[in-house]
This record gives sequence, structure tokens and C-alpha cells, in this order.
Amino acid sequence: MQLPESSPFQESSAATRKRIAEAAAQLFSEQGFEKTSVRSIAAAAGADAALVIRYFGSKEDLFLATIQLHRAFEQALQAPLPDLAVQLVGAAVQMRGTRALRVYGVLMRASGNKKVGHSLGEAIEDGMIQPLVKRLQGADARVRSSLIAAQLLGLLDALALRGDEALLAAAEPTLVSVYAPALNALILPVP
Amino acid sequence: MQLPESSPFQESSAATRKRIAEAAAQLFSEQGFEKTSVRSIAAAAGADAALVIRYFGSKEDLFLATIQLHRAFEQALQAPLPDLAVQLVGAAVQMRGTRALRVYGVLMRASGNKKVGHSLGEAIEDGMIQPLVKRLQGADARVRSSLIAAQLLGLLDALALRGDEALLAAAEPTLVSVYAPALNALILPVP
DNA sequence: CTCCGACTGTCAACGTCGTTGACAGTAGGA
DNA sequence: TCCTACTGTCAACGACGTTGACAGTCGGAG
Repeated sequence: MQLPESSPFQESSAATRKRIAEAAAQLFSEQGFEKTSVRSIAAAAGADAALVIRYFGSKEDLFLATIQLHRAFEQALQAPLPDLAVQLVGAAVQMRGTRALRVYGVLMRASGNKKVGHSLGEAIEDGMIQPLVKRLQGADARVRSSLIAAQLLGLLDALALRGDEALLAAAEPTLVSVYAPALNALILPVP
Repeated sequence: MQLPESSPFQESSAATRKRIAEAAAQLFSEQGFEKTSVRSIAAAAGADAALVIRYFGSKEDLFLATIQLHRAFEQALQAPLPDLAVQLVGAAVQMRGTRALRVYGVLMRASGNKKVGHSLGEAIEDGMIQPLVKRLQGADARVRSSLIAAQLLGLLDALALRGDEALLAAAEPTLVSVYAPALNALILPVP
């Protein structure tokens, strides 16, 4: 509803920005980038679509400013090497049903946009692959780190994008005990 | 896909359909679903945008009718169990630089569309997970099969969507010898 | 105090998108 | 010959992201 405010006091820019950002975060994480319109964000925030663009530059920039990849693996990455696989798989599995998992799916699907894809790639490189490279011993540390990331992101894809029923239904200890050895094949140095 | 019945048909109809389908396959695989407009497909095919819709129902149906996931793993899935991991990883790595890999990325990003996501999920379930389930021995065969698929699709994501430089640059034997043991941790029965 | 410039918000419009319906041309069967 | 079915064209619709002009409102300078 766009009835004019009964009290014509001017609102602070920061408050409106915040309302827009919150509405955008909500709608983007629910519906994804393409299916969320600037006009619907503006309506949810009680603002005008033109104002949304003026404040954030473009829909793409608004997406990047509001959708943030939760650092789900930050803590797990600090576990001792022998526990690392279990911690990483556990962190991934525990994302089932959370908003962070939906956000990952949304980001992955929006990665066709150049800026979004670059931003996502950077987050994975800096937040996941590089920390792994620093800790792995033995040959091919960089390739092994990239492949460990592929294993974890493949699991997140199965959960978030494809909705693999077997993986969504399985008990957490089962998934961890089955998948962790596969990560350990890359984490533990090859004799 | 399905030609009109051998009833009276104007000669150029099938040819026009074919030209549209070819232009669509080309543009979709190059630019993805969202960035390819029906009007650009029509222009590339020398046809009218309205005709494209009349022949294929909608842009989404045209996408599904023309973009097909190449059965890249069909042959590898028939390898003997001890060779399975090597064959599967080899098949994935050999997709580097091919159109089939681009198509996978395009499909993955378009999986926000309900029909596309469902179609992709079905292809992975029927073409990859179920064949694996039938061959795996030991406990949790279904979960292990889903996780093997996650490993392979995670690798394809890294190559097609994120463009992981380490994985794109690595020699094929390196990737195979490093990643195959990780798949074997799920393929070979647990004692 | 008034006046001014900066800021906040609104509105209409542009060009593009997917899609629809009406319409013209044409070929084959009656 | 007319009739019908099909192929292709055209203009238009509503929705989209984005832009520019414009109005209301405030803080501070004179």
C-alpha cells in the first residue's frame, strides 16, 4: 500500500536502506535472484523501486550487498588434521534445513552473473581452498584442496539444489561416517 | 523431438522447427537460459519470436527440448568395480573444454526453474545414482551412491561453474590418481 | 527570520522481455 | 471452385530493470 505517511517527516536514509536490505535478503534467499523483482523488494520494504536502484546501484549489486555466504566451515577448518574430515562433513550436514544452505543454492544458481560468480569463487578460494592448502602435507596440496572443496560443495549441491532425498533423509552420523573417509583420502598425506 | 503426423504438412515447417532448435541449442549452451532471449533465437533462426513460442510452447520447454545432458558417464559406469573410480573420474576430467561441460553448467544454473530442476534431478538419479546402487555391495548403498554422485558433480561444478584454475590446469593423470581413491572410499565395500 | 543547496522519496517513461491473439498467405482435398 | 488447415507476421500486453525529471523536507549560512 502506498498511502502517504500521515506525518510528513522525512525518514533517515539509513533506516530505509536497512529496510530495503532486509527485504532483499529475505526475498532473494527465498526465491533466488532471477525470480525476485526489484519492485517486489521495494513493495516489501514500503519503498519505491527507483529508490532501491538509487541506493544500491543495480539489482545485481543489491544481491551482492545483501546475500552473504555464511562462513559455515570457518570453525571446522581449524580442527586437527585427523578430525578435519569429520568436522567438515558434519558442518555441511548440519546445514540441512537452514537458511545458509538455501543461500548457497541461490548463489550457485546466480553464478551466471559475472560479478556473482566471481564473488562466489573468491569466497570459496579464500574461505576454503586456501586454508586447506596451508594445512595439507605431501604432494599436490593445491589440487587436493580444490578436490576437497569439490567434495563438500558437491554435497551442498545435492542437498540445496537437487534435493537428493537419500541424503536429506539420512541420519547425520551415517553421512559423517560414510563421507569422512572419502575426504580423508585427500586430506591425509599419501604414503 | 516429435514431428507432426505424416498428415498433410507444409514443407517448410519441419525445417523451420529444426533451424529454431539448432539456434536455441547453440545460444542456450553459450549464454545460459536467462541471458538467451527468445527474440535472439528467432533472429538466429531467421524466424519470428511468436513462431518460436507457438512451436515449442514456452521458452522453458524449448530449453528442455534442445539442451540435453550428454550421457558422459554411461560407459564409465559399466567398468568393473576395481576400475570404476578411475573410469568415472577420467570421464569427468575429459569433459574439460567440451560443450558437454558447458551444458552441465547451464543446466545447473537453470535448475531454479521447476521443470529444469526436476529434469536434471531425474537424469542424475536415473543415469548415475541408480546404476551405482545396483552395483555397490555392503551397507548404505543408496547413501554411498548419492555421495559418489556428489563427488563427481562437485568436480563438474568446480570445472564448469567456478572455473577452478588448479583443476583446469592439472594434468589428467594427476587428477585421476588423486581423486579416484576418494571415490573408492565409497565404492569399495567397507569391511 | 529567510533562503539555499542537499537529501529523500515519487512518478512517468524507456527499452526489453516472454507470451498472446488477430490476421494474411498458401497449399491440398472436396 | 471453395474450404480448411497450416505457416508465418504483426502489434500489443503486462512485467521487468533502470533512468531522469520533479516534489517535499531538512540543516545550516546569510
